[in-house]
Amino acid sequence: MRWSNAFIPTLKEEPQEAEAISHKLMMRAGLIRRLSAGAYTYLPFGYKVLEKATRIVAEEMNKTGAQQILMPALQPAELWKQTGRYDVIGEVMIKFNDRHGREVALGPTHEEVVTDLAKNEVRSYKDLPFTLYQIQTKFRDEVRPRFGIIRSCEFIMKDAYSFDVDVDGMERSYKKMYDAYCRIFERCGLPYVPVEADPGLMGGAVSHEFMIPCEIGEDRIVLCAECKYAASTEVAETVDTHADTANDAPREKMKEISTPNTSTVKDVSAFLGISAEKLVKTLIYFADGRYIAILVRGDHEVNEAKIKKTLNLTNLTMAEKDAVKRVTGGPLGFSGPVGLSGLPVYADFAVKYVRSAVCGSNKADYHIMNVSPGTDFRVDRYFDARTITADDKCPKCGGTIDIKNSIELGHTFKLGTKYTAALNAKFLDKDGKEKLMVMGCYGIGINRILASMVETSNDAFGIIWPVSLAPCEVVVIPLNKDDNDVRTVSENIYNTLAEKRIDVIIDDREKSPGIKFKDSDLVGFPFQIIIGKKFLSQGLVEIKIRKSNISSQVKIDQVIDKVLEYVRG
RNA sequence: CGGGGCGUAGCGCAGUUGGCUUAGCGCGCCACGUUCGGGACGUGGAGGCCGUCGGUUCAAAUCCGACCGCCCCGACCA
Repeated sequence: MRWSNAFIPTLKEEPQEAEAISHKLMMRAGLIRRLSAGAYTYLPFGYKVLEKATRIVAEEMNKTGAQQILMPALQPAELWKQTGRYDVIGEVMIKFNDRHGREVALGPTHEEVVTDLAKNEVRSYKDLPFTLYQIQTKFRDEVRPRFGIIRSCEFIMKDAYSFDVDVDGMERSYKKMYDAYCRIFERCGLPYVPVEADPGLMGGAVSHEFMIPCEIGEDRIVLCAECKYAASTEVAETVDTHADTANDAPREKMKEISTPNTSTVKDVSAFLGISAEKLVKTLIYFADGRYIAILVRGDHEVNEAKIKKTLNLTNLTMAEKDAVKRVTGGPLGFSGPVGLSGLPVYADFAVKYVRSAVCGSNKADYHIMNVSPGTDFRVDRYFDARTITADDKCPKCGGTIDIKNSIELGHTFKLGTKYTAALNAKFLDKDGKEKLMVMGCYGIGINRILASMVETSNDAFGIIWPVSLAPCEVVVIPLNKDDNDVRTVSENIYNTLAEKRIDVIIDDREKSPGIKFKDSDLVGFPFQIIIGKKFLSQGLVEIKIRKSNISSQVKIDQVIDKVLEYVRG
């Protein structure tokens, strides 16, 4: 590849539209351009990296025995109604009517379509197990597209689906995929962490997310330094610690106090001059058709995923302002458990141990002091209802934990029979009985592989690609094209490398050396070969490893071996 | 959808307070020449419906209104 004929629009300055490091660098290095919010064009080098990532993913999928297919992005909305996800997924799915008035959707994911396929084709246990995968553009009308291609409305996903005769088989298929995921991210050179996660609307009991810890990550994960426990904060359990706090402190009488215009924990604790953990906050939720109250300590965050799981709920949303007024008698922001009746009151474990706390009074501008659970208000059930914090201990070993932002690169789910039941996808088993196929599903956001790589592997000069993903493995930089020797040596090196199937680019542009150096560092080729008069007169060329930024001179006849050693070794 | 910021040449920005010019600067781009180991230099050029629409005014990039677009925080989310 010759730089002079290539379309690599690098930018000297940071684009105004980008904030995240990966977004800035991918723009500057000429990998992507924005069309509109959440929709990006992959320029030649962006696309090349995408292809390399895609190839790694496909190779590892094939190794597991999974077979590649391609399903339509265009799907009948009807299928989604059959599984009940039509309403759950809501606005995220792009829907419209075709010319015949039929309701169609652009696939945000493909469980419905693939299960429908399996249902139609699988008759016998002899047809099972199998795993299908595809690499395809998915469409999701995101509430807020963000950070360039980290969260875009259109993205390339590898999605795989396993079909087995029973749960044991599904576990085996799941394990194969899990291992393949580890190999994929290792080959990409990404610092990934598999964590236990919440399956969300995909369904199933257990899932694992493959995370890349980094500042801009939109998800939070818990890591235990001592026992290797790793989980999403969505699911990480908090331990029901026995009260080591002063629960025998002298109790004062419950009393109402005026707290004007203080509807948040922050306001109340500031106003009363007490810490947030001495507060109990009461949230009213609308849960599968009825209202419930959830209590957590003021310094804790409610974890809706856990509540849904524990109470076995499908829908859980915060109650509307009017509903809060109706249910508690007081305005939003002043709800409290004292005297609350007519709805179940659930509380997080930590609430059990608070004494002489402050809570809402169900009256505008008043709170109640010195309340304690059991004596001053009723709790129907205690369970783990909050999100873990850095102050918590590891739920497995009691060790110290760390909470990190992370990008979700992949997610594997044990779906079970959620979709096969909904679509009645059965097979005839050995024993002559009809049974539901047992599924797993496995996704990787391919473009997030690029974004995560750039986000975690860069320096002040630009991107640092690993050989496995680099847009070109080697760049040959002739510093002075008009010099005959420089030109000849450069062309020879370039041609030899190309013959040896090294992915090489020669920067044959009529540009000054400074520009060439800057561009090569910015785009991030792992290996640079610099040919200039200075060393050529001594029979030397310079090589530079981008990762370490270490340069050295080598004899011309050794440079090919050095490249092969680095790239292939 | 709530809060904040932004929109002037391909890119990055100034100018808007207080209505005054032919609308500026740097980079990039084109031509010629000199250069050639870390974003070179000289000379000469090209490039704008100041996001859109409407209003106020003798006069609007600048004031007023509406809308559109983008980014960030939040809500939400596989």
